[in-house]
Amino acid sequence: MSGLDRVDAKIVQRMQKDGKLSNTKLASELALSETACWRRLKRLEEEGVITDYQANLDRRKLGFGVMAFVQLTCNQHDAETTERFERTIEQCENVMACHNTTGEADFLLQVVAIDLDDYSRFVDQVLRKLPGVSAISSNISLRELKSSTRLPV
Amino acid sequence: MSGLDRVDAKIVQRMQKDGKLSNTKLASELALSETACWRRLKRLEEEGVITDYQANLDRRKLGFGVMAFVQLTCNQHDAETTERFERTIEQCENVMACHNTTGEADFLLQVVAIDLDDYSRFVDQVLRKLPGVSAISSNISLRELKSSTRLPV
DNA sequence: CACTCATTGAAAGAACTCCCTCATAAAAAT
DNA sequence: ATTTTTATGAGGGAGTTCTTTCAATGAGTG
Repeated sequence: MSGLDRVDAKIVQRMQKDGKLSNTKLASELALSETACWRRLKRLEEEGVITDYQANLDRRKLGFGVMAFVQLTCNQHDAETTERFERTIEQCENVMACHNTTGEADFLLQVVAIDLDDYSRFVDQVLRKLPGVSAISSNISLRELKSSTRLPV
Repeated sequence: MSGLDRVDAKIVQRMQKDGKLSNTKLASELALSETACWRRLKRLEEEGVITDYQANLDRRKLGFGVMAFVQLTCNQHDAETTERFERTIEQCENVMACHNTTGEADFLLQVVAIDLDDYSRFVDQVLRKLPGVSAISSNISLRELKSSTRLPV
């Protein structure tokens, strides 16, 4: 960990678990003075170690019954095609994440949809129309054994 | 969306973007009274629509240079093997997410590691030793085109 | 030792937030 | 139309939090 000591690690660890934790409580948990804790926290935010705070939502309670991982293979790799591809992905709200990966396929997308109909429509109308895509392979999540966005600090 | 009106949607949308937003500010942004806003927020939390709050961290700044998606195929599906499998996954901090999926493989894991050495060690010492695993296919992220944990409310 | 540099701790006022109470208004139901 | 239910607004007190200032401690260096 680049330049982070034990105390910093505990701070980010703690804030990852409870983003609403006040500096006051955080300080007392770490047996640190309010001031020292506050400055560390601010530094971690300024340095970008802590990027932001967010509320986590229950996707099912919001009506997103489907979560899928899609592997895309491309056959065109020129600049323009790539750029159009990336722009579409960026704008598409259903796409939560998109990674350029090693392996058979070129991209792996994490996608949410209301239901299978909605998902199917998304694949047909968005993914199949993406420029340069030659293969699409869907892996729909049947069950989330584990799902967190917390790094093992 | 099950029982959420337009205002609720805006609340979760807003809190997803900024988990530290105070009720006071949220209310004034939505042109709502503090009281009404507060009660809605509490309700959303109680109903579990908002599950929790967290600080998001920059994985690279914490030294996690590798993020990979691993597909596992299993050949044993009896209760005991499954349970041991799930327990291991649950405890393993490197594994950020694990989904039982449709498609060729049975599981898709999202894994972080310090570097490729660390990742390789993880695959050999943890994944290969998992009970009933017959195939492992790694897809390492070369680039994150998009990475969010925000639902398109 | 004297010096710097970095980090910490205590204190305190201003600012802000939470959360409750009471009253009002709109909507739904009987 | 009357009652019941549900959501809203205004106000305000109690409590908490932020953020600054000033002093102290300790580590490392010449």
